[in-house]
Amino acid sequence: MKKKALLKDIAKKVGVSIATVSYVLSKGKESKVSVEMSEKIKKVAKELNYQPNQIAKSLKSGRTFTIGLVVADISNPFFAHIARIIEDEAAKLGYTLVFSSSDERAEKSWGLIKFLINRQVDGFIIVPTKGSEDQIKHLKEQNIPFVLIDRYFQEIPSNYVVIDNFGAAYKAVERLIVTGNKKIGIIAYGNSLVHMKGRIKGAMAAMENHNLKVNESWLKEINFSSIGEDVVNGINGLLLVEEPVTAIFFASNSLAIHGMKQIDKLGLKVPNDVAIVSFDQGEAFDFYYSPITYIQQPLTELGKEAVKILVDEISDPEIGYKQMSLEAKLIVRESCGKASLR
Amino acid sequence: MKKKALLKDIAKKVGVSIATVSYVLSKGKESKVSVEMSEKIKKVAKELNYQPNQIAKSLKSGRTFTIGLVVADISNPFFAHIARIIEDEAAKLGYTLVFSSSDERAEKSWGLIKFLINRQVDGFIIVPTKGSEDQIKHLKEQNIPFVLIDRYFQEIPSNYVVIDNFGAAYKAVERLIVTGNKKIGIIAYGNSLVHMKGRIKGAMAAMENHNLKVNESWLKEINFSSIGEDVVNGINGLLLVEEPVTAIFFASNSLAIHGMKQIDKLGLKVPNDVAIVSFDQGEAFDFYYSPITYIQQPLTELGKEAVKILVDEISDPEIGYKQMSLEAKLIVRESCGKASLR
DNA sequence: TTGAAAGCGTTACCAA
DNA sequence: TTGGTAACGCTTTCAA
Repeated sequence: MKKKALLKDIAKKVGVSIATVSYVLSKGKESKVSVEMSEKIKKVAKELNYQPNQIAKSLKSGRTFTIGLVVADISNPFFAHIARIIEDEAAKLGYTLVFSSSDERAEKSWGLIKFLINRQVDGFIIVPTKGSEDQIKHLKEQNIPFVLIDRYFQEIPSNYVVIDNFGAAYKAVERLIVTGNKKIGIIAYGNSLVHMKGRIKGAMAAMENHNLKVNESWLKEINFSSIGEDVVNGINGLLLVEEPVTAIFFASNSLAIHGMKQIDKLGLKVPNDVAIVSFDQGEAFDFYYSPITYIQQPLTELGKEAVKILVDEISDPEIGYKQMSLEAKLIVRESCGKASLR
Repeated sequence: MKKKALLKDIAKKVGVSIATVSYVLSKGKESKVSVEMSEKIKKVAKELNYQPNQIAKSLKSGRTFTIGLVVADISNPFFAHIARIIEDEAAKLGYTLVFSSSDERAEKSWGLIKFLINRQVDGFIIVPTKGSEDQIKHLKEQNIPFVLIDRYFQEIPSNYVVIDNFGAAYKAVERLIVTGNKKIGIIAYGNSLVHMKGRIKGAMAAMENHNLKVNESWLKEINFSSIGEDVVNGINGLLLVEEPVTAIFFASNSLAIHGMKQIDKLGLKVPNDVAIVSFDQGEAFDFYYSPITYIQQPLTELGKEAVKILVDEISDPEIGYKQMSLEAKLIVRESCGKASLR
């Protein structure tokens, strides 16, 4: 095994001091080292296949060029997609990503964040879970740069990049109304996070503004940890009752997937028995016999902006918070039924 | 902003040396520091919210407790799923994951690996791309522990965890034969990686052993970078010809997704016009009007074993290579047609 | 039982 | 233009 080459080794071989080698290799043209010396050093560095030890650099500089990414679950296509965009964007700026999945659990998220702080990440991009307010406050107190994505806490000023969930849900449900539905169920996660609240409020606002009855029992709130059961019960509660709904708005991809399976199981047909609109993309949406109408989030923009804001703050801690709310698009397909012209 | 607490700060506050504090905090019970002293130090450490600087520890110890994960594309559900399993497993053992996507490009993979080596990762878990043999050899020369997953290089002894691709593909195609298909097309990536070769060979072996004609032109090799076009052409070349095939074996999830879209576009029906079997799971497979029969890879086992082998080698560099080939399961559903009893 | 000091691989200040 | 050396925060050997 060839031992790893150090500055010391190069210095010895060339016959100069470590400092000189460091100058040449880290400053490039800027250094005041003579050209011949520079060339010689670079040549030897290449010969020995010198690779600087980033850990040592980091200890010295206090910067690791590492970003901690905390998402709910990297295996969820929505987050995997975002992760990929963030990865590419971060790489362009010389940053590496360390990632972890919080499973929407505050304790787990807290453990991960502490862990990554010890690892001296330069900043975080976080999909905050319910109940993680203290963690976010802690980051602020410690002056560790971070950007929240997908959700944020209204009462905690911070950087964030989210989408206009209210507006998107409004559009989605309005579509269901235009196609003639008067009784519309909502299946959403039952947590108190703004993004979900926004979607629920947007959906309800659409109904109210179109003078539809808003029945409390048509809102089914699902627990992330028991999604399977809960959605089945929710769907049954909406469709297998005295006065069933004629359409359902799913507030997320995974909710829709579970919901569609149950609708299939009940032998109901989309969109005639029940119309559907969902949030987020999904491979399955394209292949469903009645392609699903959905809200398409601008993930690329979201990821890019998040990285940009984070890196800007890392470079200039005094820069001040930035908030962005991006518009989402409604992709209309068959599952919501046809608009009736009356 | 509270400044970060260091060992020095604790030492000063308690009135002892840095060394003593280090003993107490890192050795726990093992240290020979008196109980009262220990208590006092721990108390102050908590007060000051001391968090050890892992970078400094790493520089000293030469270990970062970080694993570099290089996959083809983290946004691909197959890899995202594996990443999640590896993340959990690594976390249990105290390791963090740094990940990057190679896009199946050797140059990119090389850049990532060098980058991560500089970052002093303790080891790698890699999905090697075509043409990355030199990179793997380099890791061996540098004695950097690594485990290849999904694929490996036959001519380079190393750790790896893969599945029995030959056997899995054999089973898959045999199924198509049992359901009465005599002309079977193969859509696979056209690279020289063992996993793809294994799948193609397995598929062909099944045909040969059942005395079916194996037509060269029924094997369509797809370029990863032009998958969209290539699959369309491939499907057309199999189905819109003089003597069309009656069934298609897709060697990966993404190939199947593209293929299904084209089959739909041609107005053909699965499984009557064309039967389908694919590799890998996919949400879309469940929702296709004719649920797709597929090969289910044991991802959990694969991820867990990979981490285990890697961490074992990190702990004991002399341990020797380990190779694992796991069995995959064929999940039979409608897309392959019904077995005809003749 | 406690502490001084060397050292991990770099960088950068200050001198030469 | 070049080099000695302190410093980054921690661990660990050796001595007290």
